[in-house]
Amino acid sequence: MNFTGANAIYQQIGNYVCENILRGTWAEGGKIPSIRELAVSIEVNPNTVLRSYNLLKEKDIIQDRRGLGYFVAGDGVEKTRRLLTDEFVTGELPRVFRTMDLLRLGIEDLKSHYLKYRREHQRTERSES
Amino acid sequence: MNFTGANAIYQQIGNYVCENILRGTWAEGGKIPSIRELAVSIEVNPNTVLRSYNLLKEKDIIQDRRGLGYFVAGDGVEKTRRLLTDEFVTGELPRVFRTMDLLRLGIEDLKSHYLKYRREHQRTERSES
DNA sequence: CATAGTGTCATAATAAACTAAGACACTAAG
DNA sequence: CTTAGTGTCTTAGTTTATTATGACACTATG
Repeated sequence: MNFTGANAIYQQIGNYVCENILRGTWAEGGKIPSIRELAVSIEVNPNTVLRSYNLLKEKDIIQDRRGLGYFVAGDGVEKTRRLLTDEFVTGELPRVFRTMDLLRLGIEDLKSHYLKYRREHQRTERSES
Repeated sequence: MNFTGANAIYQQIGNYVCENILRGTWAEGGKIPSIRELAVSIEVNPNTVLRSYNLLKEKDIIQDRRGLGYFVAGDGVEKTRRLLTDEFVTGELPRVFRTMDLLRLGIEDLKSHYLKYRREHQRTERSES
């Protein structure tokens, strides 16, 4: 985990979990790291991880079974994809376009930066297609 | 001012100032609202505005004249444009592209959302071209 | 010189995020 | 039953951003 300092840690942990679900690293219905386990591995207080997990539990992305741990929901991938896509399209993209407007950048600039990024980064594999 | 709660207020004030400079609302070399004045108008503590102004002063975007107030630097527009463009291209865009990757969105999706945004929003006028 | 408007600084108080430490209840496995 | 690994909760302390006040120095204006 690389914490940015820009956002709250519990939110960044939430993103970390969502990424692992979307990438298929953590399978649907499968167990995810326990609160204490994750807290130790990313050097953070268990209470902070608990807060992140609670957030995702409310959104039905993960479920808890007392005494056992947390598990990815059966439809966790779809739930996560829907949620993040919605946040991205209605929240982040408009802000990006607004900044582009302010800086006088057009779709061509955006595209060239994207292509440059594509050249320099491998697309991650997905467990199932 | 619409504060997001996501970022710190003093950063949002900084963005607000940069926007007014880039849009030409506040001319190069011209006076900008005094600390107390801006603090009252956006209902924020003067110390918070001071912090924002200090940040922009360090970046040579604005200058202070004791007893008179703050003024946009002579090359304020260029300085601001360079700074924000750099932050956008090296900081924000890579994060956006990474999220797109995660959500399996391509350049076509990006373009269509951009065009939709363009249809719904007027590009702001600039004082000088 | 007096005044009003400016930037600057110092101190204290508040709120939110995070940390620290420990206690309790639940579950599976020996 | 005992144990180890879980989630949950409480209380207290720390850090950072922000607010609240007030004071001081500077500048233009009358």
